[in-house]
Amino acid sequence: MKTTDQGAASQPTLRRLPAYHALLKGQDSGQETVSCTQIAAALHLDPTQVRKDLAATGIVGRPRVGYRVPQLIGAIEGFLGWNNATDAFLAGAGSLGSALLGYRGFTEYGLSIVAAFDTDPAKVGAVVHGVRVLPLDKLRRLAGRMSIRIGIIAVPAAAAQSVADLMVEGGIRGLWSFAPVTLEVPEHVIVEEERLSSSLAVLSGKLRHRLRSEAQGGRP
Amino acid sequence: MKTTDQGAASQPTLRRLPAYHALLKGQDSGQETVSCTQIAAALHLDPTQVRKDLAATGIVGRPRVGYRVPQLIGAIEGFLGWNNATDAFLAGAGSLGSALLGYRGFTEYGLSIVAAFDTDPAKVGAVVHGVRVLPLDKLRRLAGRMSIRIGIIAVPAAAAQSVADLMVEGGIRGLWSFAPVTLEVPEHVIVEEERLSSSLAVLSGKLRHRLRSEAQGGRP
DNA sequence: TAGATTGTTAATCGATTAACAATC
DNA sequence: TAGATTGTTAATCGATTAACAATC
Repeated sequence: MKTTDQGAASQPTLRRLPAYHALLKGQDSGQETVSCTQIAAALHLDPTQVRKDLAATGIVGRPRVGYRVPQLIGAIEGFLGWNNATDAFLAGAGSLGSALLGYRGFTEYGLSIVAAFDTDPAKVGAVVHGVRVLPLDKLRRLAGRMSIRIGIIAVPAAAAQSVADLMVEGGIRGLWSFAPVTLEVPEHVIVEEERLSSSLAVLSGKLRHRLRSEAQGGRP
Repeated sequence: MKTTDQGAASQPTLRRLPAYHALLKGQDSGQETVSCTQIAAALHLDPTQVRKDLAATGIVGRPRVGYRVPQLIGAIEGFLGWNNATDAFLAGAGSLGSALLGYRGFTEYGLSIVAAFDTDPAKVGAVVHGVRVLPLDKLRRLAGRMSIRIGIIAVPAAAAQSVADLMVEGGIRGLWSFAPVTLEVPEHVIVEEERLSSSLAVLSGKLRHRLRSEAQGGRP
């Protein structure tokens, strides 16, 4: 079978594709074509790596010319599923949850948060950035009825596992968690953990190492 | 030289250390010691990998027993620099910036946001979660005067590069950016980009692959 | 045509995982 | 002692990078 294999792109590739997309959308310099060399230079990457990543989307370029920009944007969006929105539920309408609701960019990434949930009676009933906040105990049934596939967890660490359970029971298959805990889910559910402390550890770890070696006056 | 090499831990190791820390802090089950096998099981990792990660912090365990929990927590905190707080500036007091200011957890990670900056006159002067919002044009001089090392960027994509420039001019050496753009900085500055679209791409990419292969009734 | 660029195969690199001796 | 666990060296795996023929 020789159809475009929408198979499994590696995780690093999936992480880089949005960066290519943002670059191409960002620079409306009227340029009609773009080469891997150009993309690589702008993003500080290896040209061969860019070429392989783009190949994963199924796009075909032309030697000597490169890729047609609009076609490339379309290929990335198609591959990532950003052209038809997926409905998602959000649990937790605190400051982080509200920030996520306020982030207009998600629709651009094919994600549409259609409802938010919270246990706090003071929050339930409110409309945050156009999305209604419902009581958490409605989540399970509503998810099932609306065939929701993606759930976003923005509740405190202590509540995260029970919220994840509710989502799984409601038939949700992908969890995007901002709570700093490791969630236990059945095998058929996919979890992506956004651990801010990890990013911070990378930054401060690198920074310390850098400052330390500078203090020693060398590049050991 | 045989002192504990606080050298360079790999990026994957730096990312996992906070997860170990959260696990150990979370389960005050009164357990005095813990083994790599236990940690690995709780976090779905390989025991050998955990052992190597922990070794990077300089801690020494005891065969047959494991590691003493309080000592291990201390070793991770020491290695990550979480025991003495680093002051940081935040640029952008919008919904995301406010959410970051509201996140009490940062102090636990050795990060103290001491001031926020914004261009919006309606925001300047306000106090958000105990932190004062100052005009952006004060950032550069204040950063220099206060010897700030870490800057957090939570402004719209279009403003991110110029904010990064200001921070670098003020002597900031590490940037933690939530803006979906690739920042250009001098070689001596370290950047950690938090790209939500990348995490979402990983989640939806895996989910699509999973649902697709289920639909075909197999595990191809 | 000459030369830049794609597509692809091979080599390298680094992280993960396996194997095993040392130790309590 | 027996056996679980650490610490470390070796093997494997996957991603990155290099090399190069094909092509416009």
